[in-house]
Amino acid sequence: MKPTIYDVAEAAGVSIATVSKVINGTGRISDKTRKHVLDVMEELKYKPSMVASALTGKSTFTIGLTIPDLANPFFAEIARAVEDRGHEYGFNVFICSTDNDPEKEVKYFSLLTQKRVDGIIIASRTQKDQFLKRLIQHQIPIAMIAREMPTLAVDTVMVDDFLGGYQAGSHLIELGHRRIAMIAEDMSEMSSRERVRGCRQAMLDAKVEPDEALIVVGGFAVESGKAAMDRLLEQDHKPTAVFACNDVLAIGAIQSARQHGLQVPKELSVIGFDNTVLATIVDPPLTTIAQPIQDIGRQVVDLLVEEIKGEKALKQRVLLMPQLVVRSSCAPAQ
Amino acid sequence: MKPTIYDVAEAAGVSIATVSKVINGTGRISDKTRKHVLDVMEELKYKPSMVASALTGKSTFTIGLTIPDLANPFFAEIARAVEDRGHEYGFNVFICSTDNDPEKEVKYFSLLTQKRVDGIIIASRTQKDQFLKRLIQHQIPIAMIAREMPTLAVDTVMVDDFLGGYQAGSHLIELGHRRIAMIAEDMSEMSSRERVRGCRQAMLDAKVEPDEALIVVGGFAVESGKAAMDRLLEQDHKPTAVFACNDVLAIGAIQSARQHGLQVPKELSVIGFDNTVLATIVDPPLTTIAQPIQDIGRQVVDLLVEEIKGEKALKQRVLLMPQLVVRSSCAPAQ
DNA sequence: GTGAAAGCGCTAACAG
DNA sequence: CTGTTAGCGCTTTCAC
Repeated sequence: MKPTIYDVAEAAGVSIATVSKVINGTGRISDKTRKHVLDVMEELKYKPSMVASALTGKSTFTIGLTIPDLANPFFAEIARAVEDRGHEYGFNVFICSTDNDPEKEVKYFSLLTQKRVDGIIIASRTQKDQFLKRLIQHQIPIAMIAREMPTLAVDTVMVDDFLGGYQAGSHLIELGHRRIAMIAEDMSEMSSRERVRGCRQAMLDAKVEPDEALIVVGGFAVESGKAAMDRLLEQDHKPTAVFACNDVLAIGAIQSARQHGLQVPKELSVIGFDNTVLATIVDPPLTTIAQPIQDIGRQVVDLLVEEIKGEKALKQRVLLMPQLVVRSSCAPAQ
Repeated sequence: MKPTIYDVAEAAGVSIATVSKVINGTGRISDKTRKHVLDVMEELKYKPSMVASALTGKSTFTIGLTIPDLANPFFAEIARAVEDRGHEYGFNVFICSTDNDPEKEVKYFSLLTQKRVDGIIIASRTQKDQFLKRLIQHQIPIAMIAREMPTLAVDTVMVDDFLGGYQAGSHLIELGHRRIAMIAEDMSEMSSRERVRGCRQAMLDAKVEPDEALIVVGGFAVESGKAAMDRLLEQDHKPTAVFACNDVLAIGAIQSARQHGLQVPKELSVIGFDNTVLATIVDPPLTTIAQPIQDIGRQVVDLLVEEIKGEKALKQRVLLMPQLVVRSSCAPAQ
């Protein structure tokens, strides 16, 4: 059987209260007893049970992270960042892939609260405000990695999508492009709309007129990005550059271009968004707008931990800046 | 405050024992009281605390998974598979990225045991037998996703690396290749050696003599795969095909070939190992030996759960078969 | 400085 | 069928 606090108390010839105090550094204990108790703990290889201490009202040092899909590199990288930062604070993280299925999401939330996690980071996309509201009423600390402004007071970290789009557009324009296509993810999503809006604004600011026919919706899969690019390339007046709202779509666009006999970047410049590993893997290496994944992870965890510790009165909204990463998928317009 | 079993008991006008029984479906309760209690639970939105019930000796329904790095697509996919299967059994999983750093590994193991996880799945690589032994003595159920036979009795799932290498070699030979290069990960690792040995055996069986000069060590990064291929391509008598021991190395090889002005697959066939997302992303799409990631995840979880439930007397070793996935990175030898 | 004792929320005999 | 009661391993007053 695993040794308990009683075992070390007995072996050390003190009371369990004393042992508890040396474990937690609370109360006043003489250096002598402290050292002795520590020695005994070591000897018995005693590790306090966190479930028992959690029951006594302390925290579980556990947080939940809900994401759409861990197998998606973007979220895997987010998860890794959250894990690392959490670990620095002594937290373990339960990762929950919801596939954006509301049912799974509810089930996971229910499990997480039953396990008395200290807080939850929400990076999945389904969360209807309605549902979030219930969680908040449940008093459980929450922080979000969001793509749109929640209509609720929740700690949130977001990336400036408009700026990202603007950076992408500017870059293409500086390279001399005028006919710039855009592949959005899903126009019903604010975040995607913002990226497109940013790119378009960059064009307007440079006095180049966006062509509505060059703005299409692509979704989230390589295949759909490819299909979207196919449509773009079958038009009469082809674009010389395309801004894809995520790296996966950008990869689809490159594949499509290649199939149409177009060289990237010589005949078609492609710029993506996210800067996942994939961007470094494709050929040509993808110029893209980087999301500061490490920072996103750090910041949400920081927000959540402050919330957990109750050190914070007000909710915060952190807006992070995206950044252009130039690789080889964009070239000057011919 | 969150409602407790006492609140439910009181509101329902029964004892906590009765409530506990309806929660767990134990004992004999009249349908009438059961329904009534259930209603009250619903009304109070009561969810039993798993930490309390864990303290009472039942399990925590939590398992740990140690991997080298969650940001590595192969392990992210493994983690997702484990998560899904675990969830089917009602388990949540703590994911621990160790970076193959023994210190981190020890720290994570210590945390996991303090949190009283019901079991641990080890897919990280550092675990010295010495260390594993201690865990086993700790009585905590363990299952491994291994690359080599552990010298201990542990539930393990492995993939037949030799067969995988053989399949890769055979495929290349069937395409008419004779000068086949190999990029190993690390010759000190059994698994890598086995893949190379398998490929070589395929050659021997086909009466083609392997050229030792064409077998190099590449590591795990795209860059190192590229460097390895560079070396191969600077030889006098160049290979017409290369078997890379993982997809990342294969991608490096493709990049190198391209830089040397060689067309893949026309002038150089490349075959990888793992079949991660990356294989579908590269250009050309990578022909590779697929590891049955879903199955690996399912099987380890199954082994671990049996172990946890104590339904199993003997440890098991499950050997899964790899499978050739043909895409476009290999062509007939010219 | 140190210890006795009362819980935390739940389960599991054991009575009735 | 239902309730009483004794813990699970730890934290936390409150005495001494």
